Amino acid sequence: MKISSAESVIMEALWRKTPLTSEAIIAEVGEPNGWTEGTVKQLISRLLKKKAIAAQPDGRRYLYSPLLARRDYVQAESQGLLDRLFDGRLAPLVTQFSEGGKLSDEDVAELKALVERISK
Amino acid sequence: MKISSAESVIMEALWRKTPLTSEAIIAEVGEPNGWTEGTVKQLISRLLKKKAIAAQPDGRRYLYSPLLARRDYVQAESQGLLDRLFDGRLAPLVTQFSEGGKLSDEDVAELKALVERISK
DNA sequence: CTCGATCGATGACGTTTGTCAACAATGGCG
DNA sequence: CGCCATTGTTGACAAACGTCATCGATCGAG
Repeated sequence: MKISSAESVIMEALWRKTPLTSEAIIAEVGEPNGWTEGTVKQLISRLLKKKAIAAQPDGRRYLYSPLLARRDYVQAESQGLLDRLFDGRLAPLVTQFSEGGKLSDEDVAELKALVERISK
Repeated sequence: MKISSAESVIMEALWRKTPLTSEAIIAEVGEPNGWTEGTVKQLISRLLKKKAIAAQPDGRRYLYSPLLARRDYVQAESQGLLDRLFDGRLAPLVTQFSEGGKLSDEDVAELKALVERISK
């Protein structure tokens, strides 16, 4: 099942720290996003329905944990973008940022080191 | 205005070849996506409303052209993904693909050459 | 035991998206 | 000149999304 943009904010909170109660999630993402308690609860419910997170009983409340690994999510999202926009190739994406002047010197240095290491 | 996933297929067709009549667009994207003529027409209308494309009269029909440059679209989408998932940094994205075993030798070679050139 | 606070479940509602079909205008063919 | 085909405009409708409030169960305090 597909995870929506608002839902992914909840996922990110759970990936940062797991498990969390709904109260903690609300505290974590409510304020920054201007969401009421009801909104966050609804997002949690939808994530449960989508089997993206699990709820384990803890007294009278639940502790929520991700069922979907962040790595897998990120991998799928990235691959999707690459396929849709760059014909599945990574180099053109890097070129895009480079030409857009979006690469800091540090970015370039990091990339350089990274590529060196990979190609060893 | 945001361009939806289905709409972007129309955009891609127009970026490939511009301008196109609706008939040509339908021929281009209808079949591969299993869309009827009505569906494609609706997508064209919405893109017009979103000012993502323009229509110039040509006899009794229109010729459609993108108003949004592919480069800008791709840049925005890529930046968005990077910000959302990689804290705005490019190197971690490359790492992600590398660790996922998603990089072919050719990819690595390309990247290497690219980084060399950029860092000169 | 009773009452109030808390928590999850659910209903609600407007907007966007995906998908089509129906209709109206219009131009060309016979 | 009248009819048909083509093209754009609109209406439709279900599903997903963003957002929020209400309701019912339940647990703990008094």
